[in-house]
Amino acid sequence: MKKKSTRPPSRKPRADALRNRERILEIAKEAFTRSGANISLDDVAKQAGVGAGTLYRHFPTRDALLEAVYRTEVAKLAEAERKFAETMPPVEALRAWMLLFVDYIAAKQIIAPALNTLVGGPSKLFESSGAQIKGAIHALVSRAIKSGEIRPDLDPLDLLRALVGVSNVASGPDWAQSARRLVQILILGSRPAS
Amino acid sequence: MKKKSTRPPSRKPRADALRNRERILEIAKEAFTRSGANISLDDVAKQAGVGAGTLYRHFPTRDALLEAVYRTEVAKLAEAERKFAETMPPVEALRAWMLLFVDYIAAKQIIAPALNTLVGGPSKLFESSGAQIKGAIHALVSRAIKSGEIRPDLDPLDLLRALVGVSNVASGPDWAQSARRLVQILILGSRPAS
DNA sequence: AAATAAAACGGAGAGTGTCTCCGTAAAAAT
DNA sequence: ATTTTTACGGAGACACTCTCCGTTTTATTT
Repeated sequence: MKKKSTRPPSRKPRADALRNRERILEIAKEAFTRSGANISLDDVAKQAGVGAGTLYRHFPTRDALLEAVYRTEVAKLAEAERKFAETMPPVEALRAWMLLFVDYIAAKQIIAPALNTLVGGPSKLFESSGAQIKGAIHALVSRAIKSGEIRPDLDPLDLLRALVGVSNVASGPDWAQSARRLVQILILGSRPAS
Repeated sequence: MKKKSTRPPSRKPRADALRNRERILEIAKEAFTRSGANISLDDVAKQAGVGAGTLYRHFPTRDALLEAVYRTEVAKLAEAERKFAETMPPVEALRAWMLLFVDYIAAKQIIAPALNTLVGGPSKLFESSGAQIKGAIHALVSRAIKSGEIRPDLDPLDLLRALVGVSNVASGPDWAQSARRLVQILILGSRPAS
């Protein structure tokens, strides 16, 4: 038997399909970053040189496209978690990651609305990305709890929620400052009762 | 001279105009609360029994309508601030108001996106409402600072930003719990350095 | 109580975005 | 080379936004 283990023979995926998919992602990322999440998808399709049908076949909903676009960004966040955890003391790692998170999200206004459904809503979108992010902050918080510098009953998701909030609002002139201050407040507020 | 002091005579406002305005607000509030901020405005007009033109004449943009709808809610928040400040110790007043805020906003998913532009964006919408809210939290924080239970360099707007975040995310099954925990964290994190 | 003027109405319709359907074209398998 | 499977793409049905302007209603004047 020469075919791979995975069930039915299933032929080789078409080359143009893959090309189109990549091209759409590329254009979409650019457009999202430039003009926010409400751009016209038909426009994106046009710019990518494909028909609307093609776009919608690859990404049935706007959210699906958003998630696909930001999958790599999410991956980077997850990776940063590992690096910080290795090279910094627990609380500092947590702080650094939180700041990075805000930075990342704020830099691209885009994701915020979508992120809401991630941390909160019953929506099943962002399943995998969500898991990665949740995993990262969970790990960081766990470590900080073990070190005794964070209250043991802290729910990591609470922090995440607050961060999403900060990011959502990240636009005013001093958002960077504000974000820094808020992260500080959150960390201080998460220490064990004195 | 029989005319009022305010400049040009200006005739009495038309009765139907006022009636329509009220009716639109009523329907819009209901619709927003039921289905979020993205409902069709033409539908609202239809339900209110007026033409689209009428709706848009009264409220040129979606945001204008949103603000008008929630002006009263905002007023209630401002009022609550006064009551809490009179009847509770500083920090408790602050906590109570923060929880009320989350509650209010979360109960109507609606405002959240609009609120973002309030706390953050350069948008000039929500001018008056924004001022009221900012005034309220400013007063509460000031009092708590004077009492020595809150760090003097705390920016009230930072708290507000975090609250908006929490509200944005308020949807999961345990949002009420989460909100409570977060408010607690924020307050703890805002105490003077030990 | 008309007549007049001002203000508001309302809905048709132009412009734009979403998303589907299906005849056509391209790629893989044979 | 032929067949079969997969994907393409854009026309078009539907929805929403917002404006324009002829008509109607209301307030004022006589």
